[in-house]
Amino acid sequence: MSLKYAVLAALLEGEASGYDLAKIFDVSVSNFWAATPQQLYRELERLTDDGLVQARLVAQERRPNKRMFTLSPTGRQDLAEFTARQPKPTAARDELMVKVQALDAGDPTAVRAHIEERIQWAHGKLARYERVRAHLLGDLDEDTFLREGERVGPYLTLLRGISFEEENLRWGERALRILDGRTATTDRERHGGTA
Amino acid sequence: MSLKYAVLAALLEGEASGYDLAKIFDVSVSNFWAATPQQLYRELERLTDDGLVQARLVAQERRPNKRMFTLSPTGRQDLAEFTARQPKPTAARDELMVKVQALDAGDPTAVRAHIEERIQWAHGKLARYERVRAHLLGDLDEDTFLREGERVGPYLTLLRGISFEEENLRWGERALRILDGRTATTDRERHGGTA
DNA sequence: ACTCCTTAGTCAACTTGGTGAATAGGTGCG
DNA sequence: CGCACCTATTCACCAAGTTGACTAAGGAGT
Repeated sequence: MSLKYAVLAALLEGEASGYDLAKIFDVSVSNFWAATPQQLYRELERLTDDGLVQARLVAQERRPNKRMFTLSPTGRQDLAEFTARQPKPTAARDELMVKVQALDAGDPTAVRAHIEERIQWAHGKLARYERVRAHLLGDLDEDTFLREGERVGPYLTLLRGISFEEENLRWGERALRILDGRTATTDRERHGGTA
Repeated sequence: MSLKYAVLAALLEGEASGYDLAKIFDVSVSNFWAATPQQLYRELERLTDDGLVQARLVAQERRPNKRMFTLSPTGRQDLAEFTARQPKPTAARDELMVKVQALDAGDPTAVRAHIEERIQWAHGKLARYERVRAHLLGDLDEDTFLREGERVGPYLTLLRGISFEEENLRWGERALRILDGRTATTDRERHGGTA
C-alpha cells in the first residue's frame, strides 16, 4: 500500500517520468522505501487509472518518447489523508544480518568480507547523500532552511538516511574489531596458549 | 529467499516449534528480517519437505500438540554456504518515513504524533533488547563473551538492533525539535513578526 | 459466568514485490 | 567499427508477504 504513497510523495517535487522516479528512488527514496523501476511503472499505471496522477505524453526526438506524471488534486488529498493515518512499524530486511546471525556456523572470513563491503557501500551512500543535502539546502544554511524552508520532509528523511549509514559504518567497524579479536584468540589457542 | 535462511539461522539456537520461532522472530530476528507466524509455518513446511529441517510431533496434554523442528545436517550446510554468498543490499520499508517525506503537504501535527509514538516504541524495543542481551551474555562480561563465546553472531545482530533503535530515538527527538521550531516561527509570523 | 489471553496450528484468498528479457535509437570510448 | 552504456518503457511470469478466519483447549481475571 505504501509504495503508492511513496510515489505520490516523490511527485510532490514536481512532474516526473517513470524513469526520473526510478532515479529519484535510487538516490533518496530507496532509503526508506525501495522499489524497482518495474514496480514504479506499474504503480504509475494504477495511479493514472485511479486519477491520482495525471499523465501526459511527451514526444521526443533522438530519445524514446516519455510519459510525464503530475500529482492531481485528488492524489494530493489522498496523500494528505495518508499522512494522518497511523503508520505500520518498520519492517527491516537485511540479508547481511542474516549471514551475521549464522556466522558462527558458517564462513566467518566470508562474512567478514561482506561486512567490509557494507562499509564501503555506506561510504558511497554517505557521499551521495551529502550531494542531495547540498541540493536540498540550496543557498540557505541548515538552521534557516529548517525554520523557513517550505519542504522539510525530504530533509528529515535524508537525515534519517545519513544517520542510518553512519550507524552502519560504526557497527561495521566494531564488528570487524570483534571478529579480528576472535581469530587472534583462536590463533593463540592453536599455538597452545589458553587451554 | 532469505526468510528460509533466517529460519535456519534461528534454529541454530536449538529445536523449536513454529510457535517458538514466531516469538523469537518477534523479539529479536524481526530486527533484520520480519516475518508473520503464517510465513514461518509455511516456510517450515517447505524446509521439512526439502530435508533441511527435521520435524517431530510432540503430543501434549492440556496444550495443543506441537511440531518441533531441528536443523538437519543438510540444512546446516546449506546455511553455511549461504553465509559465503554475497548479500543483497538492505531494503528498507518504513511507512513513517513516507509520511514524513510528505509532511509538508500533509498533516504536520498528525505526523508529529506518529514520530512521538515511534519514540515510545523505540524505548520499548530497547528495554526488550537489554533483556535479550543479558540472556545472551549469561554470566560472562561483554569482553570475555566477545572473545570466547561460541556464538557472537546473534550478539552482533543485537548490537545492530540496539544502535538502530537508539538512532531512531535521536532522530525522532531532533525531528520533533525541528517541527516545534517551525510552528513557533509560523506563530510569530501570524502575529506580524518576520514579514 | 463471561471474556480475554495464551498456546499451537491450518487454510484460502489476495496483494505486493522481484526477475529477466524485449524493444530501440543515441551517445561515448578507444 | 564495435561494444557498452544511457534513455524510456513494457510484458509475462514467479516468488514472497499480508489478512482474516477457523479450530481447540486451558488459564487468568472480573
